[in-house]
Amino acid sequence: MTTSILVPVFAALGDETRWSILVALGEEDASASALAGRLPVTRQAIAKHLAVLQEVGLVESVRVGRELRYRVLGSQLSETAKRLDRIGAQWDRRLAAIKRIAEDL
Amino acid sequence: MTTSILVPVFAALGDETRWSILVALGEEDASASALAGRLPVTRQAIAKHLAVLQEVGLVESVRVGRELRYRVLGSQLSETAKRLDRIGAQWDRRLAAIKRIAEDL
DNA sequence: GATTACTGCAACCACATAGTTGCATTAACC
DNA sequence: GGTTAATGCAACTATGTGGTTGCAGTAATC
Repeated sequence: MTTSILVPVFAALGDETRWSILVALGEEDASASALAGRLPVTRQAIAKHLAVLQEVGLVESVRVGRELRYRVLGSQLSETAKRLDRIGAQWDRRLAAIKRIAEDL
Repeated sequence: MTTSILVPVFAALGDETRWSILVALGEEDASASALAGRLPVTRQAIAKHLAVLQEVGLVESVRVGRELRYRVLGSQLSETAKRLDRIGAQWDRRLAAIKRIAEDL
């Protein structure tokens, strides 16, 4: 169970502003400056958030002319979801087993 | 897309110690004191973490005699995983659409 | 009923981080 | 080539939070 790699991803997802950024990027790719126009925080704050998101593989960047355009990576989210589901199912199996034993008494 | 409810769950999952607690509880139900015996943090720290986890529905507690025993809830994890996967798939669909358009040119 | 073992609460500390402002830099575009 | 509009970097602030210690409360157990 390789949870250690997952934790930073969750930490990245555990912030409202970062979700706003992800949702905005989910609609269309954008630069930090462009995002700053839509969100109630400065460009620099957004740049920091994008660095965090890129670090854990939730976004990637591409240079387009003089701007750095960011793109959201749904695959990383789906991958994380799969692992989560597996762990959750495992825990539920144990619970079910306990209930079964209790009923057998 | 109701992400607002998800964010606190991810924030809760974005901490190594809390994962240690969840993993320990995944093996068997335990009280804060019992967990303190296994993990390198004090009981009080663990109690705070359990409060956070309970707040977002990742664990529940049951009184057993004079101890408060905690149990991990895999269902909440699976539910979160489902939502994550849906969002990730949506983002990937958009990306795929863009690629399709690019190839059509 | 006294002891024991657990939980609950409060104050406090240190560090991380979300946010800001300000300035330097770099690359398009006219 | 100068202007403009983007990014990059640094310093600083404030707040949140993970962690601690210490003590009070409470409920089993002998």
